[in-house]
Amino acid sequence: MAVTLKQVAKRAGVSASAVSRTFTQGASVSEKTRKKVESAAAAMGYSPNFLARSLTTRRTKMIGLVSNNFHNPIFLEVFDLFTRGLQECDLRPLLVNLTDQTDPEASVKMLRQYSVDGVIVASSTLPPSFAKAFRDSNMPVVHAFGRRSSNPQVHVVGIDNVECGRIAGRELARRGYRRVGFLGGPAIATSTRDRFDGFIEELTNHPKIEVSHSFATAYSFDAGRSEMCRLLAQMTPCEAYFCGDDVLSIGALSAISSAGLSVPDDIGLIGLNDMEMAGWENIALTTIHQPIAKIVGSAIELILATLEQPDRPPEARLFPCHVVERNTLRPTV
Amino acid sequence: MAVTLKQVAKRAGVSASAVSRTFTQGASVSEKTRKKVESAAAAMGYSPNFLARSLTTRRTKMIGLVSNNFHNPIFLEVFDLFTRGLQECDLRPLLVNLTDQTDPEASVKMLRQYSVDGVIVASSTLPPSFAKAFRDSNMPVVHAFGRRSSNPQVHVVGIDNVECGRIAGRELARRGYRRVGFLGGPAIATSTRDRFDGFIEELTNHPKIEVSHSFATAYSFDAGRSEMCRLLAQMTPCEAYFCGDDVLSIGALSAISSAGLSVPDDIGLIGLNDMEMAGWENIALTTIHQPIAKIVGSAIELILATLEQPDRPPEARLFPCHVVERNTLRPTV
DNA sequence: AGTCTTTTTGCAACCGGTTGCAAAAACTTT
DNA sequence: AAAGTTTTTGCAACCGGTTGCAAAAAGACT
Repeated sequence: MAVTLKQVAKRAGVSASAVSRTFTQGASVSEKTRKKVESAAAAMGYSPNFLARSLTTRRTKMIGLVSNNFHNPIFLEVFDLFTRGLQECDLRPLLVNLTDQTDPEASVKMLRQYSVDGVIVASSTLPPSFAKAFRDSNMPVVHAFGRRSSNPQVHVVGIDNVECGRIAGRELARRGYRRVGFLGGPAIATSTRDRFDGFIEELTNHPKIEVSHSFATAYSFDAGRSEMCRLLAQMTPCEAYFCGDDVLSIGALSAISSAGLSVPDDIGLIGLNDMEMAGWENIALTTIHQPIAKIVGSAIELILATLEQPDRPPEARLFPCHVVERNTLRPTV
Repeated sequence: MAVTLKQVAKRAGVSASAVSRTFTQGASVSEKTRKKVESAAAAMGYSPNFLARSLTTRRTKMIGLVSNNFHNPIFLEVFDLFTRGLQECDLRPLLVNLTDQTDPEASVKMLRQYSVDGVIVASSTLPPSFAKAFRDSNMPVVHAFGRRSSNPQVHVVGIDNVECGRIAGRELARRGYRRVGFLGGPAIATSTRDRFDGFIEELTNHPKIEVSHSFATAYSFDAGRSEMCRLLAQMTPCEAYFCGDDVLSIGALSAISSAGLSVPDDIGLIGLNDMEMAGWENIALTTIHQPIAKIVGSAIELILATLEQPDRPPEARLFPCHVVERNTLRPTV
């Protein structure tokens, strides 16, 4: 159906190699034959078949983009940044949605069968072992929003979740809250655990502060809302909560206002991410900013570098985060 | 690097064809050789290279998923549904983010070079001509969330935007509003125009009602917010607005409450989409429900059918929408 | 014009598979 | 056991390209 190299060669009156070389960067073709080939190709609407080419070049310029976060609005931004960034580098994302039903092993096999040049795992909930499975299959891999491990096996780009926990703890302490809570995402998620650990650690420096914790079932509005409803129904809710993610905070916010309470007068909230919505005037969430664009940019940079140099030793790049003050924590005392 | 068919053949002591046939549905291999091949393959960790295979079968099982809506949260849900749905049909989405910078023609060429089996255009703002460019390159294509055309050239799945405009107009009239406005998305978007047309058409049946209109620069929170700010600064804002999309409504909501006005007491709002967020308690937007899952499911069904039967005549599938009442319109008088 | 370099070119093998075809092997039947 | 039928198998060509290599062409220099 499509025009092939041979047809162009015939029409241009040259060999197949000549045509191939015309479309290959830095190959040796005289100006004269290049012209002949180009006009023939243009006339016939020819462009080389990337997949056939990949067979010999061993480069498909496809990158597997694997994620299981299709319910957190921040990931729309993440996908936007990844797809744009990859396109700019002349790479194409083959998107894999890792649901609970899909077998992680199958996705490794699948991406190998499609000969992707590399894999980006974009997830804050998957364990480091998942990314490693790609590495074991000899594919360059970067785990974006992943956890830094003590002996790193794969590239990790993200934030220091433990430090974020500390920042949150410090912020609540600074504002004089005496009874604080951690409202985390799924308890199995690595990011949840780390944020929790940092939060607790920081607050051991403030023995007067009473700390409690609980976990939502997912990183989603509904999960945050229902968990906060549960907490409010208890005897003594905390004075302030650190929510493991903005989307949980917003759910919690909704629960609080439904209960007739007000933020920050009755209850304080601090989130994590600084998603677009956190800045909306009717939400105005005080939160810890996570530099999404930097993380994505750095992940792409790293995958690119690893394509060039496959044996590059695994690297962890963690970006600093900071508090963005809006209206959900009471002023410093 | 990876194990090839030939290596397996050698180890199993059979011809290459035997190996190939073992991995091909419905090919003729005896139970005995199949066993031999399978154990050799398992031992070596072999699985066939899809791209090499595609060269002869002319099927890559890749589908181009093209969109330019990476800022409307509803599209996260759309991508979730598309990726899951395609995966279930053993298809893989090659994601293309069509930004203002990228040349639409280039994306057609690119997807052709990657020999995708078909293309799904998921966009409410792209013109029908865009989808047609794929058709002209002989690829099966479905335009999801697209506009039905008088002489259809490609499959279209979505909603009847004109009818949605009418529904909105009818709803506002029914509630006794006398001065109503249309706050649309980008004026060039086909969906905006259609919703506008239906709205106006319906309200000509109610000559007493005064109608005005304006357009936001994008389908985004910020655009909705700033447009509503502008409207509120005018002499006489309307009593109620039909916003061309929920995300605009939520932006407008924020502008209204910042101005110290209340919804629905001072100003009424009705949106379109019924995105997850519209149901959040602190938003509770009255809106027109768009059946996303049905649209996506139907789009996949249609692309699948067209893969089987490439000359299938173009079809338009439009799903009915209905009002979901929450708290942003005053009660019926 | 003749020789030496450098550039350009086509041949042929290869990338990793699939598939039509005819021969070989395995069953049936008489 | 021979003949007929069906199933299984390997050969070889092909899918649409790339690339090492040696020969041909072009250019540089006496």
